[in-house]
Amino acid sequence: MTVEVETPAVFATLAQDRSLLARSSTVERVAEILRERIIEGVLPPDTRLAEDAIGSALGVSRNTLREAFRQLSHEGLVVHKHNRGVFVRRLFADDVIDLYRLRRLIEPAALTEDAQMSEERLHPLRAAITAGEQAASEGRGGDVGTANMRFHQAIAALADSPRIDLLMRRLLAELRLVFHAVEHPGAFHESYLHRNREILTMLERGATREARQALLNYLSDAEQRLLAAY
Amino acid sequence: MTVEVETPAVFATLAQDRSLLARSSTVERVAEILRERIIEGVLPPDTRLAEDAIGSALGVSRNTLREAFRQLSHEGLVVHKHNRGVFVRRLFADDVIDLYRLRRLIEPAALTEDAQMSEERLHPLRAAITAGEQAASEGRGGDVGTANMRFHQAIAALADSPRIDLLMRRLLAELRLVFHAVEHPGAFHESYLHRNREILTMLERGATREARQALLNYLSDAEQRLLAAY
DNA sequence: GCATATTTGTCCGTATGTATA
DNA sequence: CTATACATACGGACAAATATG
Repeated sequence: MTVEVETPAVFATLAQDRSLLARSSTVERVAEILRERIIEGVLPPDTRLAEDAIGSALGVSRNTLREAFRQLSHEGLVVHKHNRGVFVRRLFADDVIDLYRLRRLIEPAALTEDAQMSEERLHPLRAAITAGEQAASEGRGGDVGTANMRFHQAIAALADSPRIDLLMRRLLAELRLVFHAVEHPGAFHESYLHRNREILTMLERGATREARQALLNYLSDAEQRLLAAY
Repeated sequence: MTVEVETPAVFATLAQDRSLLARSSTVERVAEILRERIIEGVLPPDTRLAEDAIGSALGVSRNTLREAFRQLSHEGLVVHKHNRGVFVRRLFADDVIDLYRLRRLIEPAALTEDAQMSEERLHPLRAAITAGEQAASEGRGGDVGTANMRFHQAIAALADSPRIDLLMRRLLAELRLVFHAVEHPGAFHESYLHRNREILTMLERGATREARQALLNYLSDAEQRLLAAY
Protein backbone atom coordinates (compact mmCIF):
# COMPACT_ATOMS: atom_id res chain seq x y z
CA MET A 1 0.00 0.00 0.00
CA THR A 2 1.45 3.32 -1.00
CA VAL A 3 0.43 6.72 0.18
CA GLU A 4 -0.34 9.38 -2.34
CA VAL A 5 0.07 13.06 -1.61
CA GLU A 6 -1.17 15.93 -3.68
CA THR A 7 2.09 17.24 -5.01
CA PRO A 8 1.69 20.83 -6.23
CA ALA A 9 0.74 22.29 -2.86
CA VAL A 10 3.45 20.54 -0.86
CA PHE A 11 6.40 21.82 -2.84
CA ALA A 12 5.85 25.55 -2.97
CA THR A 13 9.49 26.48 -2.82
CA LEU A 14 12.71 26.62 -4.80
CA ALA A 15 11.23 28.96 -7.40
CA GLN A 16 13.37 31.69 -5.85
CA ASP A 17 16.69 33.19 -6.78
CA ARG A 18 18.56 30.35 -8.49
CA SER A 19 21.01 32.59 -10.28
CA LEU A 20 21.22 35.34 -7.69
CA LEU A 21 22.47 33.66 -4.56
CA ALA A 22 23.32 30.22 -5.86
CA ARG A 23 25.43 29.34 -2.85
CA SER A 24 24.53 25.67 -2.87
CA SER A 25 23.77 23.46 -5.80
CA THR A 26 20.28 22.73 -7.07
CA VAL A 27 20.59 19.14 -5.95
CA GLU A 28 21.38 20.28 -2.41
CA ARG A 29 18.38 22.55 -2.28
CA VAL A 30 16.02 19.93 -3.64
CA ALA A 31 17.32 17.39 -1.13
CA GLU A 32 16.89 19.93 1.66
CA ILE A 33 13.26 20.60 0.72
CA LEU A 34 12.40 16.93 0.55
CA ARG A 35 14.29 16.25 3.78
CA GLU A 36 12.27 18.90 5.59
CA ARG A 37 8.95 17.59 4.27
CA ILE A 38 9.82 14.06 5.33
CA ILE A 39 11.06 15.10 8.77
CA GLU A 40 8.00 17.28 9.35
CA GLY A 41 5.78 14.38 8.45
CA VAL A 42 4.18 16.13 5.50
CA LEU A 43 5.44 13.23 3.46
CA PRO A 44 4.69 10.24 5.68
CA PRO A 45 6.30 6.80 5.38
CA ASP A 46 5.45 4.79 2.26
CA THR A 47 4.68 7.92 0.28
CA ARG A 48 5.68 7.38 -3.30
CA LEU A 49 7.92 10.13 -4.61
CA ALA A 50 7.14 10.16 -8.31
CA GLU A 51 9.85 11.70 -10.44
CA ASP A 52 7.58 13.43 -12.88
CA ALA A 53 5.21 14.96 -10.32
CA ILE A 54 7.87 16.26 -7.94
CA GLY A 55 10.23 17.23 -10.70
CA SER A 56 7.70 19.44 -12.40
CA ALA A 57 6.40 20.75 -9.07
CA LEU A 58 9.88 21.89 -8.08
CA GLY A 59 10.83 22.91 -11.56
CA VAL A 60 13.90 20.72 -11.82
CA SER A 61 14.91 18.09 -14.31
CA ARG A 62 14.63 14.39 -13.64
CA ASN A 63 18.37 13.94 -13.48
CA THR A 64 18.71 16.59 -10.81
CA LEU A 65 15.85 15.16 -8.80
CA ARG A 66 17.27 11.66 -8.99
CA GLU A 67 20.55 12.86 -7.55
CA ALA A 68 18.67 14.40 -4.65
CA PHE A 69 16.88 11.07 -4.15
CA ARG A 70 20.21 9.27 -4.10
CA GLN A 71 21.41 11.59 -1.36
CA LEU A 72 18.33 11.06 0.80
CA SER A 73 18.60 7.34 0.21
CA HIS A 74 22.08 7.37 1.74
CA GLU A 75 20.68 9.19 4.73
CA GLY A 76 18.11 6.46 5.16
CA LEU A 77 15.11 8.76 4.71
CA VAL A 78 13.90 7.15 1.49
CA VAL A 79 14.23 3.71 0.00
CA HIS A 80 14.86 2.90 -3.62
CA LYS A 81 12.83 0.08 -5.13
CA HIS A 82 14.19 -1.02 -8.46
CA ASN A 83 11.99 0.01 -11.36
CA ARG A 84 9.37 1.11 -8.85
CA GLY A 85 10.75 4.40 -7.68
CA VAL A 86 11.59 5.91 -4.32
CA PHE A 87 9.39 5.84 -1.24
CA VAL A 88 9.57 7.55 2.11
CA ARG A 89 11.12 4.99 4.42
CA ARG A 90 9.02 3.17 6.97
CA LEU A 91 10.82 2.04 10.11
CA PHE A 92 9.86 -0.98 12.17
CA ALA A 93 10.39 -2.17 15.70
CA ASP A 94 13.74 -3.65 14.69
CA ASP A 95 14.89 -0.24 13.61
CA VAL A 96 13.78 1.40 16.84
CA ILE A 97 15.79 -1.15 18.81
CA ASP A 98 18.81 -0.66 16.60
CA LEU A 99 18.63 3.12 16.71
CA TYR A 100 18.40 3.19 20.49
CA ARG A 101 21.23 0.71 20.82
CA LEU A 102 23.36 3.23 18.96
CA ARG A 103 22.07 6.14 21.02
CA ARG A 104 22.89 4.35 24.28
CA LEU A 105 26.36 3.77 22.94
CA ILE A 106 27.07 7.26 21.69
CA GLU A 107 25.29 9.78 23.86
CA PRO A 108 26.53 8.66 27.29
CA ALA A 109 30.04 8.32 25.86
CA ALA A 110 29.93 11.99 24.92
CA LEU A 111 29.59 12.88 28.59
CA THR A 112 33.23 12.41 29.52
CA GLU A 113 34.57 13.30 32.94
CA ASP A 114 37.75 14.93 31.77
CA ALA A 115 36.06 17.32 29.36
CA GLN A 116 35.66 20.57 31.24
CA MET A 117 31.93 21.19 31.20
CA SER A 118 32.28 24.94 31.12
CA GLU A 119 29.39 27.37 30.81
CA GLU A 120 30.50 27.88 27.25
CA ARG A 121 30.28 24.24 26.24
CA LEU A 122 26.98 23.63 27.98
CA HIS A 123 25.29 26.63 26.46
CA PRO A 124 23.84 24.81 23.44
CA LEU A 125 22.18 22.34 25.80
CA ARG A 126 20.65 25.17 27.82
CA ALA A 127 19.44 26.95 24.70
CA ALA A 128 17.76 23.81 23.36
CA ILE A 129 15.96 23.20 26.65
CA THR A 130 14.61 26.72 27.04
CA ALA A 131 13.49 26.65 23.40
CA GLY A 132 11.64 23.43 24.08
CA GLU A 133 9.98 24.79 27.23
CA GLN A 134 8.90 27.91 25.41
CA ALA A 135 7.49 25.93 22.50
CA ALA A 136 5.59 23.72 24.93
CA SER A 137 4.09 26.68 26.76
CA GLU A 138 2.97 28.14 23.45
CA GLY A 139 1.49 24.87 22.28
CA ARG A 140 3.81 24.42 19.33
CA GLY A 141 4.09 20.66 19.52
CA GLY A 142 6.29 20.19 16.49
CA ASP A 143 8.85 22.66 17.77
CA VAL A 144 9.06 20.80 21.07
CA GLY A 145 10.26 17.77 19.15
CA THR A 146 12.76 19.83 17.20
CA ALA A 147 14.14 21.38 20.38
CA ASN A 148 14.45 17.95 21.96
CA MET A 149 16.44 16.79 18.96
CA ARG A 150 18.67 19.81 19.26
CA PHE A 151 19.33 18.96 22.91
CA HIS A 152 20.54 15.49 22.06
CA GLN A 153 22.55 16.73 19.12
CA ALA A 154 24.22 19.12 21.57
CA ILE A 155 24.99 16.23 23.91
CA ALA A 156 26.68 14.34 21.09
CA ALA A 157 28.62 17.48 20.21
CA LEU A 158 30.31 17.33 23.63
CA ALA A 159 32.31 14.41 22.27
CA ASP A 160 34.05 16.96 20.09
CA SER A 161 34.14 14.60 17.13
CA PRO A 162 33.04 15.57 13.61
CA ARG A 163 32.14 11.98 12.79
CA ILE A 164 30.01 11.57 15.89
CA ASP A 165 28.25 14.83 15.05
CA LEU A 166 27.40 13.56 11.60
CA LEU A 167 26.40 10.15 12.89
CA MET A 168 24.10 11.73 15.45
CA ARG A 169 22.52 14.03 12.89
CA ARG A 170 21.66 11.13 10.61
CA LEU A 171 20.48 9.04 13.51
CA LEU A 172 18.09 11.74 14.70
CA ALA A 173 16.76 12.26 11.18
CA GLU A 174 15.89 8.58 11.04
CA LEU A 175 14.27 8.82 14.44
CA ARG A 176 11.93 11.47 13.09
CA LEU A 177 10.39 8.78 10.95
CA VAL A 178 9.72 6.80 14.12
CA PHE A 179 8.13 9.63 16.03
CA HIS A 180 5.42 9.93 13.42
CA ALA A 181 4.19 6.57 14.61
CA VAL A 182 3.26 7.88 18.04
CA GLU A 183 -0.12 9.57 18.19
CA HIS A 184 0.87 12.91 19.72
CA PRO A 185 4.54 13.60 19.04
CA GLY A 186 4.32 16.91 20.86
CA ALA A 187 3.07 15.35 24.08
CA PHE A 188 5.64 12.59 23.74
CA HIS A 189 8.54 15.02 23.68
CA GLU A 190 7.05 17.30 26.30
CA SER A 191 7.12 14.55 28.87
CA TYR A 192 10.90 14.47 28.57
CA LEU A 193 11.55 18.18 28.92
CA HIS A 194 12.12 18.10 32.66
CA ARG A 195 14.42 15.11 32.36
CA ASN A 196 16.55 17.04 29.91
CA ARG A 197 16.84 19.89 32.39
CA GLU A 198 17.76 17.49 35.17
CA ILE A 199 20.57 16.10 33.06
CA LEU A 200 21.79 19.59 32.33
CA THR A 201 21.77 20.49 36.04
CA MET A 202 23.83 17.41 36.84
CA LEU A 203 26.37 18.36 34.22
CA GLU A 204 26.55 21.92 35.51
CA ARG A 205 27.53 20.77 38.96
CA GLY A 206 30.01 18.27 37.54
CA ALA A 207 28.07 15.12 38.35
CA THR A 208 28.97 13.51 35.07
CA ARG A 209 28.51 9.92 36.17
CA GLU A 210 25.07 10.70 37.50
CA ALA A 211 24.13 12.52 34.31
CA ARG A 212 25.25 9.59 32.23
CA GLN A 213 23.02 7.24 34.19
CA ALA A 214 20.06 9.60 33.92
CA LEU A 215 20.61 9.78 30.19
CA LEU A 216 20.68 6.01 29.92
CA ASN A 217 17.42 5.76 31.83
CA TYR A 218 15.91 8.43 29.63
CA LEU A 219 16.87 6.52 26.49
CA SER A 220 15.57 3.19 27.73
CA ASP A 221 12.28 4.76 28.73
CA ALA A 222 11.81 6.48 25.39
CA GLU A 223 12.63 3.28 23.55
CA GLN A 224 10.05 1.33 25.53
CA ARG A 225 7.36 3.89 24.89
CA LEU A 226 8.10 3.93 21.18
CA LEU A 227 8.09 0.15 20.98
CA ALA A 228 4.76 0.08 22.75
CA ALA A 229 3.39 2.36 20.04
CA TYR A 230 4.39 -0.13 17.35
CA MET B 1 48.13 20.42 -6.00
CA THR B 2 46.15 17.67 -7.62
CA VAL B 3 47.39 14.30 -8.71
CA GLU B 4 46.70 13.15 -12.23
CA VAL B 5 46.43 9.50 -13.18
CA GLU B 6 46.42 8.11 -16.69
CA THR B 7 42.82 7.01 -16.91
CA PRO B 8 42.41 4.40 -19.67
CA ALA B 9 44.70 1.80 -18.15
CA VAL B 10 43.38 2.02 -14.61
CA PHE B 11 39.79 1.23 -15.48
CA ALA B 12 40.06 -1.93 -17.54
CA THR B 13 36.85 -3.43 -16.25
CA LEU B 14 33.09 -3.25 -16.52
CA ALA B 15 33.14 -3.78 -20.26
CA GLN B 16 31.76 -7.23 -19.50
CA ASP B 17 28.23 -8.51 -19.50
CA ARG B 18 26.15 -5.42 -18.79
CA SER B 19 22.87 -6.70 -20.13
CA LEU B 20 23.42 -10.37 -19.41
CA LEU B 21 23.86 -10.53 -15.68
CA ALA B 22 22.73 -7.11 -14.58
CA ARG B 23 22.28 -8.24 -11.01
CA SER B 24 23.50 -5.01 -9.49
CA SER B 25 22.87 -1.66 -11.05
CA THR B 26 25.43 0.06 -13.20
CA VAL B 27 25.96 2.61 -10.49
CA GLU B 28 26.81 -0.09 -7.97
CA ARG B 29 29.38 -1.64 -10.23
CA VAL B 30 31.02 1.66 -11.06
CA ALA B 31 31.18 2.60 -7.40
CA GLU B 32 32.68 -0.77 -6.58
CA ILE B 33 35.41 -0.37 -9.19
CA LEU B 34 36.33 3.09 -7.99
CA ARG B 35 36.19 1.99 -4.37
CA GLU B 36 38.63 -0.81 -5.08
CA ARG B 37 41.03 1.46 -6.92
CA ILE B 38 40.98 3.97 -4.10
CA ILE B 39 41.38 1.34 -1.39
CA GLU B 40 44.21 -0.35 -3.26
CA GLY B 41 45.97 2.96 -3.54
CA VAL B 42 45.94 3.00 -7.33
CA LEU B 43 44.06 6.25 -7.03
CA PRO B 44 45.94 8.04 -4.25
CA PRO B 45 44.58 10.96 -2.21
CA ASP B 46 44.02 14.23 -4.07
CA THR B 47 43.60 12.43 -7.37
CA ARG B 48 41.12 14.29 -9.48
CA LEU B 49 38.33 12.07 -10.77
CA ALA B 50 37.30 13.79 -13.97
CA GLU B 51 33.81 12.91 -15.14
CA ASP B 52 34.58 12.83 -18.80
CA ALA B 53 37.77 10.77 -18.61
CA ILE B 54 36.48 8.14 -16.21
CA GLY B 55 33.04 8.08 -17.75
CA SER B 56 34.34 7.31 -21.20
CA ALA B 57 36.97 4.91 -19.85
CA LEU B 58 34.30 2.88 -18.09
CA GLY B 59 31.76 3.35 -20.83
CA VAL B 60 29.07 4.87 -18.67
CA SER B 61 27.23 8.13 -18.88
CA ARG B 62 28.05 11.08 -16.70
CA ASN B 63 24.75 10.78 -14.88
CA THR B 64 25.54 7.24 -13.85
CA LEU B 65 29.06 8.18 -12.86
CA ARG B 66 27.88 11.09 -10.78
CA GLU B 67 25.58 8.82 -8.82
CA ALA B 68 28.52 6.54 -8.12
CA PHE B 69 30.52 9.57 -6.97
CA ARG B 70 27.76 10.55 -4.60
CA GLN B 71 27.81 7.10 -3.10
CA LEU B 72 31.55 7.22 -2.52
CA SER B 73 31.20 10.70 -1.13
CA HIS B 74 28.86 9.40 1.56
CA GLU B 75 31.41 6.76 2.41
CA GLY B 76 34.01 9.46 2.86
CA LEU B 77 36.33 8.14 0.16
CA VAL B 78 36.01 11.14 -2.12
CA VAL B 79 35.20 14.78 -1.53
CA HIS B 80 32.99 16.90 -3.70
CA LYS B 81 34.22 20.41 -4.36
CA HIS B 82 31.50 22.54 -5.81
CA ASN B 83 32.06 23.33 -9.46
CA ARG B 84 35.48 21.74 -9.20
CA GLY B 85 34.70 18.06 -9.29
CA VAL B 86 35.45 15.11 -7.03
CA PHE B 87 38.81 14.19 -5.56
CA VAL B 88 40.11 11.21 -3.67
CA ARG B 89 39.98 12.24 -0.06
CA ARG B 90 43.12 13.03 1.88
CA LEU B 91 42.98 12.40 5.60
CA PHE B 92 45.02 14.22 8.22
CA ALA B 93 46.12 13.60 11.77
CA ASP B 94 42.81 15.03 13.00
CA ASP B 95 40.97 12.37 11.08
CA VAL B 96 43.13 9.58 12.45
CA ILE B 97 42.35 10.75 15.98
CA ASP B 98 38.65 10.99 15.20
CA LEU B 99 38.49 7.61 13.52
CA TYR B 100 40.21 5.88 16.40
CA ARG B 101 38.01 7.63 18.91
CA LEU B 102 35.07 6.03 17.14
CA ARG B 103 36.78 2.65 16.95
CA ARG B 104 37.51 2.68 20.69
CA LEU B 105 33.86 3.46 21.25
CA ILE B 106 32.37 0.85 18.95
CA GLU B 107 34.62 -2.18 18.85
CA PRO B 108 34.94 -2.86 22.59
CA ALA B 109 31.21 -2.26 22.98
CA ALA B 110 30.56 -5.07 20.52
CA LEU B 111 32.26 -7.50 22.92
CA THR B 112 29.35 -7.87 25.31
CA GLU B 113 29.43 -10.36 28.17
CA ASP B 114 25.90 -11.61 27.75
CA ALA B 115 26.23 -12.43 24.08
CA GLN B 116 27.01 -16.13 23.92
CA MET B 117 30.33 -16.27 22.15
CA SER B 118 29.61 -19.58 20.51
CA GLU B 119 31.89 -21.29 18.02
CA GLU B 120 29.42 -20.26 15.40
CA ARG B 121 29.56 -16.56 16.15
CA LEU B 122 33.32 -16.47 16.53
CA HIS B 123 33.96 -18.26 13.28
CA PRO B 124 34.25 -15.13 11.11
CA LEU B 125 36.97 -13.86 13.46
CA ARG B 126 38.88 -17.12 13.19
CA ALA B 127 38.55 -17.17 9.40
CA ALA B 128 39.86 -13.62 9.08
CA ILE B 129 42.87 -14.37 11.27
CA THR B 130 43.90 -17.52 9.43
CA ALA B 131 43.47 -15.72 6.12
CA GLY B 132 45.76 -12.98 7.39
CA GLU B 133 48.39 -15.44 8.60
CA GLN B 134 48.34 -17.28 5.32
CA ALA B 135 48.64 -14.06 3.33
CA ALA B 136 51.58 -13.03 5.50
CA SER B 137 53.38 -16.33 5.01
CA GLU B 138 52.93 -16.01 1.26
CA GLY B 139 54.13 -12.43 1.21
CA ARG B 140 50.89 -10.93 -0.01
CA GLY B 141 51.10 -7.70 1.96
CA GLY B 142 47.93 -6.15 0.66
CA ASP B 143 45.84 -9.17 1.59
CA VAL B 144 47.17 -9.03 5.13
CA GLY B 145 45.62 -5.62 5.47
CA THR B 146 42.35 -6.80 3.98
CA ALA B 147 42.21 -9.75 6.37
CA ASN B 148 42.93 -7.47 9.30
CA MET B 149 40.02 -5.27 8.25
CA ARG B 150 37.80 -8.31 8.00
CA PHE B 151 38.74 -9.27 11.55
CA HIS B 152 37.64 -5.94 12.94
CA GLN B 153 34.50 -5.92 10.82
CA ALA B 154 33.71 -9.30 12.36
CA ILE B 155 34.24 -7.88 15.83
CA ALA B 156 31.77 -5.10 15.12
CA ALA B 157 29.33 -7.67 13.77
CA LEU B 158 29.16 -9.25 17.23
CA ALA B 159 27.07 -6.26 18.24
CA ASP B 160 24.37 -7.70 16.02
CA SER B 161 23.34 -4.29 14.74
CA PRO B 162 22.86 -3.44 11.07
CA ARG B 163 23.70 0.19 11.68
CA ILE B 164 26.91 -0.63 13.53
CA ASP B 165 27.88 -2.95 10.70
CA LEU B 166 27.40 -0.16 8.19
CA LEU B 167 29.18 2.35 10.38
CA MET B 168 32.15 0.04 10.80
CA ARG B 169 32.33 -0.68 7.09
CA ARG B 170 32.51 3.01 6.28
CA LEU B 171 34.96 3.62 9.06
CA LEU B 172 37.34 0.93 7.82
CA ALA B 173 37.08 2.20 4.25
CA GLU B 174 38.20 5.60 5.46
CA LEU B 175 41.03 4.02 7.38
CA ARG B 176 42.33 2.52 4.17
CA LEU B 177 43.14 6.01 3.07
CA VAL B 178 45.23 6.43 6.19
CA PHE B 179 47.19 3.24 5.80
CA HIS B 180 48.66 4.45 2.53
CA ALA B 181 50.55 7.02 4.53
CA VAL B 182 52.66 4.40 6.28
CA GLU B 183 55.60 3.16 4.27
CA HIS B 184 54.96 -0.59 4.38
CA PRO B 185 51.26 -1.26 4.98
CA GLY B 186 51.81 -5.01 4.84
CA ALA B 187 54.42 -4.98 7.61
CA PHE B 188 52.20 -2.64 9.63
CA HIS B 189 49.28 -5.05 9.63
CA GLU B 190 51.45 -8.13 10.09
CA SER B 191 52.69 -6.86 13.40
CA TYR B 192 49.14 -7.02 14.72
CA LEU B 193 48.29 -10.53 13.58
CA HIS B 194 49.30 -12.21 16.82
CA ARG B 195 47.37 -9.64 18.86
CA ASN B 196 44.25 -10.47 16.88
CA ARG B 197 44.70 -14.14 17.67
CA GLU B 198 45.22 -13.36 21.35
CA ILE B 199 41.95 -11.46 21.42
CA LEU B 200 40.19 -14.35 19.75
CA THR B 201 41.60 -16.80 22.28
CA MET B 202 40.36 -14.65 25.13
CA LEU B 203 36.89 -14.57 23.63
CA GLU B 204 36.90 -18.33 23.11
CA ARG B 205 37.51 -18.97 26.78
CA GLY B 206 34.92 -16.37 27.76
CA ALA B 207 37.34 -13.75 29.07
CA THR B 208 35.36 -10.92 27.54
CA ARG B 209 36.58 -8.21 29.86
CA GLU B 210 40.17 -9.13 29.19
CA ALA B 211 39.56 -9.22 25.45
CA ARG B 212 38.01 -5.78 25.59
CA GLN B 213 41.06 -4.38 27.33
CA ALA B 214 43.40 -6.04 24.85
CA LEU B 215 41.40 -4.58 22.02
CA LEU B 216 41.61 -1.12 23.54
CA ASN B 217 45.37 -1.44 23.88
CA TYR B 218 45.59 -2.64 20.31
CA LEU B 219 43.67 0.37 19.06
CA SER B 220 45.67 2.89 21.03
CA ASP B 221 48.93 1.38 19.80
CA ALA B 222 47.84 1.42 16.18
CA GLU B 223 46.67 4.99 16.49
CA GLN B 224 50.02 6.09 17.91
CA ARG B 225 51.95 4.38 15.15
CA LEU B 226 49.78 5.96 12.49
CA LEU B 227 50.08 9.39 14.03
CA ALA B 228 53.83 8.99 14.12
CA ALA B 229 53.77 8.35 10.38
CA TYR B 230 52.01 11.67 9.76
C1' DG C 1 -4.63 -13.27 -18.54
C1' DC C 2 -3.76 -9.66 -21.95
C1' DA C 3 -2.97 -5.28 -24.05
C1' DT C 4 -2.04 -0.63 -23.08
C1' DA C 5 -0.35 3.27 -20.57
C1' DT C 6 2.72 4.89 -17.21
C1' DT C 7 7.08 5.11 -14.96
C1' DT C 8 11.68 4.11 -14.21
C1' DG C 9 16.70 3.22 -15.68
C1' DT C 10 20.11 4.61 -18.62
C1' DC C 11 22.15 7.40 -21.92
C1' DC C 12 23.22 11.42 -24.90
C1' DG C 13 23.73 16.34 -26.51
C1' DT C 14 23.90 20.93 -25.26
C1' DA C 15 23.85 25.39 -22.95
C1' DT C 16 25.49 27.96 -19.10
C1' DG C 17 28.22 29.17 -15.33
C1' DT C 18 32.58 28.65 -12.75
C1' DA C 19 37.42 27.95 -11.77
C1' DT C 20 42.08 27.68 -13.31
C1' DA C 21 46.12 28.41 -16.46
C1' DC D 1 42.17 39.50 -18.84
C1' DT D 2 41.39 36.06 -21.94
C1' DA D 3 40.99 31.45 -23.04
C1' DT D 4 40.28 26.85 -21.89
C1' DA D 5 38.57 23.08 -19.37
C1' DC D 6 35.14 21.41 -16.67
C1' DA D 7 31.05 20.82 -13.66
C1' DT D 8 26.13 21.85 -13.40
C1' DA D 9 21.68 21.47 -15.09
C1' DC D 10 18.37 20.75 -18.64
C1' DG D 11 15.61 18.24 -22.12
C1' DG D 12 14.99 14.47 -24.96
C1' DA D 13 15.40 9.71 -26.24
C1' DC D 14 14.66 4.71 -25.81
C1' DA D 15 14.34 0.10 -23.60
C1' DA D 16 12.66 -2.35 -19.79
C1' DA D 17 9.76 -2.94 -16.03
C1' DT D 18 5.57 -2.01 -13.78
C1' DA D 19 0.88 -0.62 -13.16
C1' DT D 20 -3.74 -0.14 -15.07
C1' DG D 21 -7.95 -1.19 -17.43
